[in-house]
Amino acid sequence: MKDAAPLFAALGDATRLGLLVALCSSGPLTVTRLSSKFAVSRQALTKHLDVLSDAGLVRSSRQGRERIWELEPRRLGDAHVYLERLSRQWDEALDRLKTYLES
Amino acid sequence: MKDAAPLFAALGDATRLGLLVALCSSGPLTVTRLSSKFAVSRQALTKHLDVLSDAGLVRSSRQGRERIWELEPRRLGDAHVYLERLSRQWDEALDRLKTYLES
DNA sequence: TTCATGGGCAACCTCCAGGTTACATGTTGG
DNA sequence: CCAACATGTAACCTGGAGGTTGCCCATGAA
Repeated sequence: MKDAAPLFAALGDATRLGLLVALCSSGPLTVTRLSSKFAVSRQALTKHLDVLSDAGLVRSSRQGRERIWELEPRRLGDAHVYLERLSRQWDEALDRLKTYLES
Repeated sequence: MKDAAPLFAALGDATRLGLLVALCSSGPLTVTRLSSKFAVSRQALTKHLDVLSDAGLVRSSRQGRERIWELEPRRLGDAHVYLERLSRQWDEALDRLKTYLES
């Protein structure tokens, strides 16, 4: 469960969420292409993409002199599992609270 | 959607996740009680609880000389909505990718 | 070959998260 | 009233996140 923290941390930045959304809507893109949609520099975006990559949310591959960034499908399932587990735990806590209040 | 970033950021710390889990399993607790389960100081935990509180994930109330911390149920739903929305967006991206690969 | 372009690399800056220690405040029980 | 205990407050430290600029390297096109 502790593995979830870096994943959430990667999601906990507006710019990185924006990158994910951009890759969702526009498909695989180049850093330079992406940087035209954001206010920060290309290098800053590269750092953010590295963070997302370390979290396994994104993947990159070289094609000629370009580097293509895309969403990492397999990791998305893992993230979903974490999210489901956490919310289920919360639901159980709510159930316990409800039971407690009704007793 | 940009509102989701602070929420994920609040979740993006192992200690804070631990606090949430502890409050899930043990119910409402005092900072001092909680601090017996963690390696860090009481003041550090207070800061983490403040972060969780700012994110709306946790709520506190004074009872005499003690302050009781508990999960905030209403905000949990909001978090779930964000998570669902994000994963749905991802699923749609996967569908588009799948469609693209099959075409 | 040459040059324009995409990207990596490195140095640097600033700010704040996360942690500590020390001390002040408030409340409860005897 | 006073001692003990839970908490609030403040000052401080350190590392790293997030950003910038400048420069170098590789590659593709003319």
